[in-house]
Amino acid sequence: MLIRIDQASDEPLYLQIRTQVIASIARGEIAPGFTLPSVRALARDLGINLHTVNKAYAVLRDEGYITMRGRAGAVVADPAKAPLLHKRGVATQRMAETLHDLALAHRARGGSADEFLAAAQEALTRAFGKDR
Amino acid sequence: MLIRIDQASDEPLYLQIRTQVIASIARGEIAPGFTLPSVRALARDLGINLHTVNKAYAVLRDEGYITMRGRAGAVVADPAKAPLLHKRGVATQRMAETLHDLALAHRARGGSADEFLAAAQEALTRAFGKDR
DNA sequence: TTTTTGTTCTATCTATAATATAACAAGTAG
DNA sequence: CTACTTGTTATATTATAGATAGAACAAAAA
Repeated sequence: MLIRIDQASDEPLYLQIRTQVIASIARGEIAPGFTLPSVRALARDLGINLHTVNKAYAVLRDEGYITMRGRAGAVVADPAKAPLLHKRGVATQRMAETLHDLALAHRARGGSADEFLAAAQEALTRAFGKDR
Repeated sequence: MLIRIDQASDEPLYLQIRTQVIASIARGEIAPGFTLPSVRALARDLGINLHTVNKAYAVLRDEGYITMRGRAGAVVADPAKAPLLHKRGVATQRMAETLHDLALAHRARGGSADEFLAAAQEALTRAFGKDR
């Protein structure tokens, strides 16, 4: 699992880590049951503090993407075993809100509905691959 | 134009104002040429500081949603007259990135491509109305 | 037993957000 | 011209979030 952070970015480091871990799960680079690097190891590799990585892991845990197993470390969670948290959870609800805000902003810019749908489909293709 | 803010929200006040002004433009409640309330008047109505509203207006100006005309105040910009800023601008590019991140997170949660597309279409319908 | 794990605690520093007071140039209404 | 309102800028203060730092803990595994 490759994680790169940008110190100059205005996005907080722990959110950058969170986003990239989610992306790795989505792409299948790390499957359910896979053990993530320890907070200390990842912090050392990235050249940042232990607590910054720990915060990223805590957020991922609260959002249901990973589970903590003490000494065993952090492992990728199985979405099928936490359907309540994911299907009808806060994440799905926030996704709907974000999509709505994006559509409104696009329309305020003079954009059309078709353009927005095309942008969504392109993002979808990039995220899910050429298949479906 | 009705604007409501939530002091308890974790979202900054100036971003809440920004989002709601954009939403009002998108819904057609305020059309190009419409004069927004002055920063002092809106700050008084919302019970917040002058500078907080001023920051929201400055962001909206930088993003091309409104234009400043000195004494005349802040007026809603015409998207047709600033196509470079909107069509191929930073906003459109950030929208694509956000859509991509949303799609990746949805897939990491075990969601399907069809589900994401359906969510995007629902957000689109809510933003553009039953028409299109 | 020893080591490694996530977690918690306290502390410090920086940047952002919000407030407050004041002042400015510019345009407009009277 | 005069007086007022506009956005804008400057400075200052307070509060919160982000990041770092050092230390320590219980739990689990080698």
